[in-house]
Amino acid sequence: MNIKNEIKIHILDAVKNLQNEGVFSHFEIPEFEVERPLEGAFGDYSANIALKLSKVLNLNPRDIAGKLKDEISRSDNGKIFSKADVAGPGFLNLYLSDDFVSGKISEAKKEGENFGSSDIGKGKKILIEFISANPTGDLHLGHGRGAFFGDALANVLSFSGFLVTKEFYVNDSKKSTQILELGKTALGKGESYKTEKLLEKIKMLEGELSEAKDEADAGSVLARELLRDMQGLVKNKLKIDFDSWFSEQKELYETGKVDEIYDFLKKKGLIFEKEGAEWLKLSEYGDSEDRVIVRSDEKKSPTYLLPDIAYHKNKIERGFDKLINIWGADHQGHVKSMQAVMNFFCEKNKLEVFITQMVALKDEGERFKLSKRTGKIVTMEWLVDEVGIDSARFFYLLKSIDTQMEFDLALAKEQSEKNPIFYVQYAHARIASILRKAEEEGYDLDGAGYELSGKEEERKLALEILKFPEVIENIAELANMQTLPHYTLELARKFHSFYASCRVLGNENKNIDISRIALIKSAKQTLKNALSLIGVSAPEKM
RNA sequence: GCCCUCGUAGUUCAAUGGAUAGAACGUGACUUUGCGGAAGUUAAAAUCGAGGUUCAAUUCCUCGCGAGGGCACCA
Repeated sequence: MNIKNEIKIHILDAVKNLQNEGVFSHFEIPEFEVERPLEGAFGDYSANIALKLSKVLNLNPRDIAGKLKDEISRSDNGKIFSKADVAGPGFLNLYLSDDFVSGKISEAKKEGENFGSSDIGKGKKILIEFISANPTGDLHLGHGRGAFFGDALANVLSFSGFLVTKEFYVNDSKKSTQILELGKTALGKGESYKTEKLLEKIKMLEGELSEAKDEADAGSVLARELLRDMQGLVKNKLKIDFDSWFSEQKELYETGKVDEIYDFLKKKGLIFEKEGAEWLKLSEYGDSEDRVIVRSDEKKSPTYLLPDIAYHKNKIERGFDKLINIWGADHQGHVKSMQAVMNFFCEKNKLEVFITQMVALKDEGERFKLSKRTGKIVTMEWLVDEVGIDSARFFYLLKSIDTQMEFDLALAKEQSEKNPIFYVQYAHARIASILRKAEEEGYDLDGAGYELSGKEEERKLALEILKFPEVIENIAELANMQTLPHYTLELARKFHSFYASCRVLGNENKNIDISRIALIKSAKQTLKNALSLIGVSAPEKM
C-alpha cells in the first residue's frame, strides 16, 4: 500500500477512536484528501479532513484538527509521524519520522522492478483499443498521441493489477468505402490514396490483383499488404506490441456477426426506415440524432456504425469488464453515438472514450498545422527517424491529451541537457556510473538497508522516490498520463540536487556510503520503472 | 447555428476544489583541487474577461471573447 493510503487509514482510525470515546458524535465520515503539499512549507503530507468534518460536526475546523492531532500523536507514538500540526484554516499537516522513511526506502529497494506496482485492478479485464488507423493511409503525427498514450496507459494499468489487452481494430471490410476506393485505384480505375509507395505495391501484387473478382476483392488484397506494413511500423518503429489485431472483415463480416447484430437491433425495434435507408433510433438513448446504419444504395450496404456496434458487442461478449477506446479529435462526434449504443447490451459506463487533441509541429520557430486537408502530412515514421523513439514518446506523453500540443522538433532532436528526456536518462546513467565505481571498490551493493543521514536534499530524494506508487495509482484511476514523465523529471532533479550536496562514496563514515548506495539504487530502479512504463529506455551509460 | 476540447510566465507545458500556481527553453547573476558540469544554486516573469457556487476556484456553473476539432447514406 502506498504511504498516502496508509496515512488515510490512520486518520480514519483516529476519527473512529474519537467517536468511540464520545469526543465526536457518530456520523458517516465524508470523503477527504491526503496530499503532498507545497514543498517544505506544510509538512510531508497534509489532510483536509477537519475542513470536511466541520460541516458535519458544526465545529471550528481548527478545533477538530487539534483533537485529531492529539489522537494521532497518542496512538502513533512517533512510529510513523514525527510531528503533526494544525495550520491555516484547519489543515492537518503531518511529518514523517526518519525511521519510517528509511524503512520504506529499504522496502522499495527490496521490491525492485515491482516497486510501484499494486493489485488495485484486482484482475479486472480491460480491453484498450487504440490507433485503429485505416490501412489506406500513413500514420501521421496525430496518431502518435493515441499510440503512445494508449500503450503507456496499458502499461500502467497492467502494472496496477488489471488484465489488459491491447487491440488494434482493422478497418478492412470489403464493404467499406475506403477498400472499394483502394480497389479502384488498384485496378487503374481511380486515383484515391495514390502515392509512389502504393503504385509499387500494386506492381508487386500484379498477379494477384489480375485475378481479383471485383474492386472490393482488389482493395482487400492491397489493404492486406498495407496492413502488414503498418504492423511492422507499429512494432518496430513505435515499439508497441499489440495483443490483438482485430479484423473487421474476418471477425465481424465473415462470421456473420454483422448480420446478427442487425437482427438483434431489428428485434428490439430500434431500426426504422426513412428516405430509403434504415436508421437506428439513437436519439432516444442519448445521441443527438438518429443514425443511418443501412444505406439506400442498391447494395443496401451498411455504414461504419453497424459493424462498429457488432464490434463493441463482441468486446463485451469476450468478457471484458471495461472497454477503453482512444480516438483522435476528429472522431469526437462519434462518442455520443457509441455511448448510446452501449445501452443495448451493457451498462453505459463500461465504455470509456478518450479523445486526443491535435498535434502541430514547430521547427526552427516555424509552426505548421498538419491535417489531411492541407495535404501536409508528417508521418510518425519520419518523426521517429528524426528524433528517436525515446524522445518522441517522452515528448508526446509530457502533455495532457486534452490540449492541442505543439511538438518542438528542434528541442526533441537536441542531444543535450536542454532536452528533458536526456536530463532524466542522464540521471539514471549517472547513478549507474556511481554504482559501477562502488562495485569496483568492493562495496556490497545488495548489502545493508537504508538509513536517512539528516541531509535535507537526501530526505527530499527519499520522499520523491516514495511518491512513485502514488503517482501510478493516480494514473490508473484518472489516466492523467502526463504526470508520469513529469514525475521522472522531478525525481531526476531531486537526484541531481542530492548528488551536488551529498557524497555517496568516500565519506569518513563508511556506513553512510553503504546507506546512500541503497538510496541511489532505489532511485535508479524507480527511474527505470517509470521510464519503462512510459516506454523509454534507461541507459547505463550515455 | 449546434456539439466537444483548450485558453496559465516571452515560448512550450504542469498543478485529484485547498494554504506561497510548478517546471523546461529563453533572459540575468553565481558554483568546480572529490563519485559523469549532459550538473547545481539563484533572480525577474503568468491563471483571457464578467458574474455565480464554496470556509476555500487555475480547477465547478453561466455568459462573453479567442484557438482547434466535429456536425455525412466517410470511418
